[in-house]
Amino acid sequence: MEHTTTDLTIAVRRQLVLSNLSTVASISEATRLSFPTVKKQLEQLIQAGEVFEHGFEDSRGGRPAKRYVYNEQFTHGLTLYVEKTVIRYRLIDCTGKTIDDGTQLILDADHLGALGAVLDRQLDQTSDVSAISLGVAAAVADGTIILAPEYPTFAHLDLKRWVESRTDRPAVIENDMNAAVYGYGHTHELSGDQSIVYIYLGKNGPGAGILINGQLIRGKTGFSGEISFLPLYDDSTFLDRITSERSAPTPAPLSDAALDALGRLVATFTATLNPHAIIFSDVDLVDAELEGIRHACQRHIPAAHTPDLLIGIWEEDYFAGLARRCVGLILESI
Amino acid sequence: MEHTTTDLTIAVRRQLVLSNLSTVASISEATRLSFPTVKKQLEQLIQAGEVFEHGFEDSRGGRPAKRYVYNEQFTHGLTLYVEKTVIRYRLIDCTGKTIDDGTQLILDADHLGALGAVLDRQLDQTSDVSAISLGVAAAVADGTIILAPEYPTFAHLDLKRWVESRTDRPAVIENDMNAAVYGYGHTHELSGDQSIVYIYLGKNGPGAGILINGQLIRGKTGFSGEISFLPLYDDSTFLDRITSERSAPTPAPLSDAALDALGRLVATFTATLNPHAIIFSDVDLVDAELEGIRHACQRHIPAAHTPDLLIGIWEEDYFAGLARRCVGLILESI
DNA sequence: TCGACTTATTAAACCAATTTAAAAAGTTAG
DNA sequence: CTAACTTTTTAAATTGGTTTAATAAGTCGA
Repeated sequence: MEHTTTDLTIAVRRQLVLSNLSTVASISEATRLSFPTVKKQLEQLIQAGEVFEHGFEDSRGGRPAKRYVYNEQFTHGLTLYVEKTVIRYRLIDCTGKTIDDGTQLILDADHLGALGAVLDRQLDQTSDVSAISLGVAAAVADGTIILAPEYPTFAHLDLKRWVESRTDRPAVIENDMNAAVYGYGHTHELSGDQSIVYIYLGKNGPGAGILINGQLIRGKTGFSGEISFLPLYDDSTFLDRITSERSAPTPAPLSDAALDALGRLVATFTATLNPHAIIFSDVDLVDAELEGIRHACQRHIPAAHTPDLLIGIWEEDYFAGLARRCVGLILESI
Repeated sequence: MEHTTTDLTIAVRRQLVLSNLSTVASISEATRLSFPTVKKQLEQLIQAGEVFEHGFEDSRGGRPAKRYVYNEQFTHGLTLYVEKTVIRYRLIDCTGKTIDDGTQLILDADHLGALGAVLDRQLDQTSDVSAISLGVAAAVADGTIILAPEYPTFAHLDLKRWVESRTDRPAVIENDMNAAVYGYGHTHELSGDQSIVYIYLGKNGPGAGILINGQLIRGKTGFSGEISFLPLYDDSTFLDRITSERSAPTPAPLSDAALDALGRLVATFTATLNPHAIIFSDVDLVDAELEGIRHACQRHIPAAHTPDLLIGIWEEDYFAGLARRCVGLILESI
């Protein structure tokens, strides 16, 4: 029996990996495929070594269901993100779990050289990497760097193709804010049509990632989430009010000016998108400061409409987003 | 042969009505169904009187394709919207074309009474109305009126159920801004993942409708698009700057203050959603004024990212959105 | 006007997933 | 400990769509 990768196989595989369902019945329900069909796909996957039988589910009054688990070691992925002076990377199994991590310093602002070095080294150490996801603090469109004040060597480069030809593996390039909000949204299992905004104040100007119905909002020119340009005051922008604040070493308690600016920022999103939650990063704020922001927001907007204000773990969310994208690539390319 | 309404029938019907495709080949391509399958469904629809054969397409070098058209008279729909002192309605055929229209004055702010009167009268005149769509300038969640400063008699009413039990037909209730942006988006054939914002300044406070990937953004509490609350200045909101303007009879040329406020509004959407286009209504602005707004926006945002600024015909867009929703209901209920 | 070419339609064979029914493997009440 | 009941799994039959191939109906150039 030939292993022909079909839509059905992919659908079943996605349920095993992404939703970690483990019984035929649950996968059958989730995919709206019939029991025999799912079973047949699983048999093929077991033949190929992609899936293992793994004991039984607890019985609920009748014959207990067999439990199937995806072989995490079947293949691997590499996720990385590039900052101003360092590249951080994590090797993941094909379900997204971290297996190994590390960093690589960037010398003389040669981001491209450093990236190439990490890729070569990691792929040499681990042979069965079948996809790569890369995060950058830059505007990206279709794998090409549109605007990169941080990395001169990346300017106007088709980074996706560069990585793919250097590594001979499929790659995805993602903006940092988009990766973070995508990661947060998917690790926190947003139900259906929720929308969230992830705000990172950062060292080099703030940005926001927007997730609606599980989909990233990229905008007409990749400019979405460039909140530093928001005209929130007569003569100054959001960036103006925040930077005068953030010159002091973080974490310093927020000044009234910064609190007011953040309140207006939340109000702005509420009066436009009315999102379910707005996530701030642990790098910028601590939990106790959220109450002040909420209060500042309510000077402009009735309390009933205020979104939930939450703290996200920046690095984890960033990597979670990259991992999810990477696993998606892996599942497509098997 | 029994006429069993299946997913296939629905898919084919949608292409005929919503995308007005007319040949088997084009429908087959759009639905990704095979030629024989589409053909079979069409035969059943012809049997049922829902579809007619209608001559041939112009040949493109070979045998010309038969043209199939949906029977517009197969059933009808009723669309209406309620304003402060008047209800406007349009009777439509099942492809959305207007067949008849009219208005009903509202006496003593008895919006509910007037609505009931129109419904009774119209359904009495036209027997084969199989769905109703209703637009209101109020916050709606799931057919229930959440907040209705305009219509005291609607407050907290499950208007969808009220209409359905009064008329014995399926109904959909939609917010005015949402209907307008939905109508604009679908009459102007937005390609794929475009996003647009429709802005209406109105007599009773401005509002915006947001359409992303063809989907309406409703928000956590139905508060999305309540742009009057935007904090665009040190001590005043968008509403403040606009109303001082709009006390004069419209259309008066825009003052510098209003221009500045509108420029900031566009900048705000650009720095968050970065939409492809922002639509203003013909009730509020004329085409020549858009240039001033664009200019005002570029005081805050680089020109490359500015969305297209366009004028929409408010009443037509509003009705187009209602018609589209109504046709959707009709197609579901056949 | 004929013949080569294009494109659309029809008919028949085929196949893949669903449905149905029977068997297997548990649990629980008496 | 057995009988009655649940729930999962397997096997067989059916269905409903696709694929393939043959046919029909046009265009265009010589």
